[in-house]
Amino acid sequence: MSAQPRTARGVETRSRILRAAEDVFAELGYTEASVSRITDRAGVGQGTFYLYFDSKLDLFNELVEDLNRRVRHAMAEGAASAPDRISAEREGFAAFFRFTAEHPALYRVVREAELVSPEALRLHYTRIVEGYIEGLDQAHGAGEIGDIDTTVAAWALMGIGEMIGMRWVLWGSNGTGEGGGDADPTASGTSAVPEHVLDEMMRFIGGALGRPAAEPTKEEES
Amino acid sequence: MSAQPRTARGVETRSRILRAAEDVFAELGYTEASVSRITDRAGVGQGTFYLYFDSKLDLFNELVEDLNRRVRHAMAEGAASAPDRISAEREGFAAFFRFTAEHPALYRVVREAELVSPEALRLHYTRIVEGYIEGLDQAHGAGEIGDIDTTVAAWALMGIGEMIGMRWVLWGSNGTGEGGGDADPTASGTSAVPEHVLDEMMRFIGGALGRPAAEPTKEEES
Amino acid sequence: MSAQPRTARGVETRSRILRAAEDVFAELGYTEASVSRITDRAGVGQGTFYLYFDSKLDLFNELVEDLNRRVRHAMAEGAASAPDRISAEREGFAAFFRFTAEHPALYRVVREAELVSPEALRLHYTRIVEGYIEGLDQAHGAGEIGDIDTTVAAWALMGIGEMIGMRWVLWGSNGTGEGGGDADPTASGTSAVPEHVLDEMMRFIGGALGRPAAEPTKEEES
Amino acid sequence: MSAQPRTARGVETRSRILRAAEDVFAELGYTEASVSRITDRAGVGQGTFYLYFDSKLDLFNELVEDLNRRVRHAMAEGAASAPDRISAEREGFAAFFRFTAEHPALYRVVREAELVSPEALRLHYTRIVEGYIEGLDQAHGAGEIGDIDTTVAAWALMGIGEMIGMRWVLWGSNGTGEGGGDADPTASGTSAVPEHVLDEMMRFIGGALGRPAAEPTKEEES
DNA sequence: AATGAATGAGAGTTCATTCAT
DNA sequence: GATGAATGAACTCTCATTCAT
Repeated sequence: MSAQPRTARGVETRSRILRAAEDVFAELGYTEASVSRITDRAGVGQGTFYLYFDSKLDLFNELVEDLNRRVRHAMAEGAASAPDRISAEREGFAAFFRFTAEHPALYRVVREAELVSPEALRLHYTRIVEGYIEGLDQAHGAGEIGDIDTTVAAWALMGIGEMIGMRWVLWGSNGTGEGGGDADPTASGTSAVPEHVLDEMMRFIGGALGRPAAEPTKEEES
Repeated sequence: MSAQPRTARGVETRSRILRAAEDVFAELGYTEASVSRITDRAGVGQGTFYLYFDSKLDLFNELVEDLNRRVRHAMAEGAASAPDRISAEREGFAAFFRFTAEHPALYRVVREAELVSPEALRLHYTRIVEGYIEGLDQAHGAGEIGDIDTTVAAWALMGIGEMIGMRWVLWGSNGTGEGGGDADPTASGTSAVPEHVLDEMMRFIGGALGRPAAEPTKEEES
Repeated sequence: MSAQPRTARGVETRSRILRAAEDVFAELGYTEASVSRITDRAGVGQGTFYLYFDSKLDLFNELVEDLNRRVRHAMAEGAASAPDRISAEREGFAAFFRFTAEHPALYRVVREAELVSPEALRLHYTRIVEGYIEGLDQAHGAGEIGDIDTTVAAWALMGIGEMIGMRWVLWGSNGTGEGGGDADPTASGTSAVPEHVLDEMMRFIGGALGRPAAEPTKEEES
Repeated sequence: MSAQPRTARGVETRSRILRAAEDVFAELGYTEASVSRITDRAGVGQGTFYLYFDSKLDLFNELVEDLNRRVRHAMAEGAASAPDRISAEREGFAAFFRFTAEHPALYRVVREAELVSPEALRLHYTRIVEGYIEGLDQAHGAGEIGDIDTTVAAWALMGIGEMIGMRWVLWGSNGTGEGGGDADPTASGTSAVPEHVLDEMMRFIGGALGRPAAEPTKEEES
């Protein structure tokens, strides 16, 4: 029933709907976000929606896929220029937090996906984790990190990022969820979480991943 | 409008509704779970619901509170007899995973809370994290762990538990969400995640928390 | 989802909806008859409809069944006091035409059933035909009619009744479908079709069913 | 708004739409058959439809007219070579049943016409009946049939044909509507209803129409 | 001639909640 | 204490039709 647009006008209309949907889903979540609210925001008729999407769920899945692609792109870009794995991890997280701050939809939409489209949720997390695993395997091969199970570690990293992101990005620095007048959290080059939180988080992760040769918390200490 | 029951019969009716609600919310999520489905499952009339709860949301909040109380109780009990912090952490997580396996509602309900009742969600996580912080602070005071920011670490632990729980408890060992014929995951004394995952996860956490002197749980000791 | 009413008030409401539905279906047909129009006419809220019927189709099927029961009852009653099969046939048809005149829904609803609920349609015709067959078999056994295939004859009678009814009852005496100011067609004891049409129709049928003793078409002929 | 095509290409397009419409109406009925489904099946754009038809109803009326023309042509052709009225009747019915078997649209579309376009329905039946009347009048003049009211008889014949056709052609030999693996019902020269049903039906009609002297079609003749 | 884009009205259906009994 | 009846707003989705290209 739905179809790809075949004219430039159609392409424009379809993307207007997608952009409106991202906003509305982020604000209201899947259930509360009605098709009519989306089309209102997009400035198109209600019937137009069904020209390009089979259903509200169809649009939702597409949106999750899209966000996933974009957040992974942002993370990869952030990590690209890092000299070693630990820096790469740090820059990847910083990029993730910035993306979250700019696109709160990521959180809202993905978390609700659990109920709406479990498969979409699984794909989202799995794809990100696969990126972590790859990076960790390389780092391990290069002797940058300890002898760990990279799969378990990758899921742990995923969880850390999600929870720290919820606590300090979504809820704001004071943890009340009421925003907090932070300095612009989206400024590129900085992180959307307070610097010291990122520092501590990376210290936590650094310890977790282990150091290959001389482990400073151990023998060298004292 | 709602009221506490005044008779034994009322107490029974109210708790029948609560138990039914846990099942129905876990199965369908907040939005899809209709009041009539809950009262049907509870075996009471639709009007009876409003004798004990102001609204569907009221019931939801109460349910989240209740689950939070129970999961913290289970974790505390699991950790109670541990000789040191790292063991306590391990037993706490194991208890958390068992609780999750037995009450999938914890995941479903809590994750949806983000959209339905953000305050309930914040309270839920914050309370668990406070328990972590307390434990970490004590451990730090006792010289069991390194010199870390216990708040950041606590949120990281929260995230690790949530994500590992989703991946290995909810989705099953194969990560497909289709169950996998695992041995009874609720058997007390064991964990609901594969033993080696729990091992690796604790190694990860052990490294993260840092060890001031030597690591007492492994072979290098003595 | 739908349920039988459990109180007197519910019984009354449900039957109000049924009566309204018969009117509205007769006027507009299945497709044009919206649930909201039915509930408006019944003077109940739209949601009330779904307390007693699963769907519009559910109601439709129930209505066809009900009409079928009533028309067969009317026909049987009409034919009951007839001295022989041919008179019984005549009185049965007369009753059928009166019923049609009083309940145009019979026609409208049943003819649309072909598309909406084919099974309902089949049941409707089959049940009426079964009554014909039974009567014809008895008449044959009693030597009142000729040696015919009663099944084929019964379906033929069904068709004759339906078509004559459409032409002279529904469309009126002038066949324009615009009514015709006929004398009250529902007066009991009379037929809803002009007397001479009924006469001719019965002469047609009488010839068709054959005469038992001196049957001119076969052996006894010259 | 609609117009007759002015080019060969237009003629082809218009007839593509008509053929598609016959299929779709036959399958789904008037209401369920959407214009877009018809244009999809025809392989033309949605807007093209309105180049040749004013509205969906306009197309429907045209289709009924067309089917009516074709079925009457088929019946007249079937009856053309018959030596007497009764044979003509038989061959006409046989042709009617074959047409019905080949074009189920006749039934579906015409029966729904009652609600969609009553005038179209009336015209359809009336035209066929006029053919019957003409034939019966001639036969009566020729002394082939008894002294009957040919108008009433014609409507009765119409009803018989319709009902026998529904029962044995549309529903199949077993009357379940599920088809029944009959031998090809469209083979010309045979009837689409079982031979014995046609025989019995004609015996019924033969008796109904009355024979002035002796029955010329059977073995006692000559 | 042909068509894809666009639309708003309206469809059937669900549901949290109120109320009389 | 308990409950069935009732409701109207809101939902997702369909469709005949118009129009610019």
